[in-house]
Amino acid sequence: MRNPSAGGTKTPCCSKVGLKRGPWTPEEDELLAGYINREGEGRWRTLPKRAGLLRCGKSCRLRWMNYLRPSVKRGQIAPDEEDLILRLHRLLGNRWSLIAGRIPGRTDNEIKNYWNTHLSKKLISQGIDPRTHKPLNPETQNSSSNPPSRAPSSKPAPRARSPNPSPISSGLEETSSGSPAIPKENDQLQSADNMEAVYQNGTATAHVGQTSYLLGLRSGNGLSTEEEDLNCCGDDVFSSFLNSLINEEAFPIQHQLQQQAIGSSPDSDSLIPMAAAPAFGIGTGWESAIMSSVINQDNNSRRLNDQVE
DNA sequence: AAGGGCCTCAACCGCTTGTGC
DNA sequence: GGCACAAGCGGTTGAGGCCCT
Repeated sequence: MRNPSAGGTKTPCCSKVGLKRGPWTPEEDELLAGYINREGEGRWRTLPKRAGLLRCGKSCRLRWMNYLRPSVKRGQIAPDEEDLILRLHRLLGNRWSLIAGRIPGRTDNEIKNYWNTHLSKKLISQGIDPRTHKPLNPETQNSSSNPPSRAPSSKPAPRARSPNPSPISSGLEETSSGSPAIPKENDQLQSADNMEAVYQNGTATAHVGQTSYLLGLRSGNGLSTEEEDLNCCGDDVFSSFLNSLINEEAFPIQHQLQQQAIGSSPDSDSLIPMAAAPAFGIGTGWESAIMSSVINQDNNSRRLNDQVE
């Protein structure tokens, strides 16, 4: 763990002197869990004092969220969870909290760690760039598939922070700052000759050839009412949409060859016809619209959850 | 057995976002 | 609109354990 004395030039998250840092003791865990079980989460800044802990609120929140919360699932990541992480990461990039939100019992920190220590290496060994999910080109593949013993593979290279520091996948339109392009009002996202997504009046519509698909996306400012939320972009619709995206046929990099070999057939349940999936060229502006949908849905769900609580 | 290198993951930091005044 | 505060997020660090020689 971090050395409590290793402050360097950085200022600690809580400037108060005398607060404990470093690993949590079982006694501290008990105090924190007991307090939250009695009083509930929230008001983290004042929680340590009320709970009798010599920790900063941030530290308490992190400990609860990542370790003590009853819903946190401990133990090995199952193969199906790993597969889901891979798919979601391809879709969302380093949006760890969004990814964690779709994997019950797993925390963003856990998924982030698992990605950095296991999955990124695994992809590299398979010749796939973990940042873009694209095949590594031969030159880099030679050097990356046998990464030097440690640092570059286990730890991502430091880089400047940006509001949306996602490495997002193959060919996704990015802003000049490196952020994925989130669709704006009246944006038209053209990804292939017969594919187009139009973002208008807070709603995204996909046109695949002659067919249109209402995606029910809404602008980042969200919804006026819960009803509107549920009607326009209900969880069922969203889940079905997201599931169709997570569906393996929508991932040409990992599955296109396989699909070409066995022949893909249209899937009427999917919002994206399977035959059209490769034409999407996942990683176009299309994916931005998808991501925007995921983010909005996540925010909306959280808001609804808050209201319920 | 000893020591060095590597790996894992809990915890921290700084920044962004949301909210209330 | 501007400010302050709280909460959330992603990147990074480093202690401790494991593995290899």
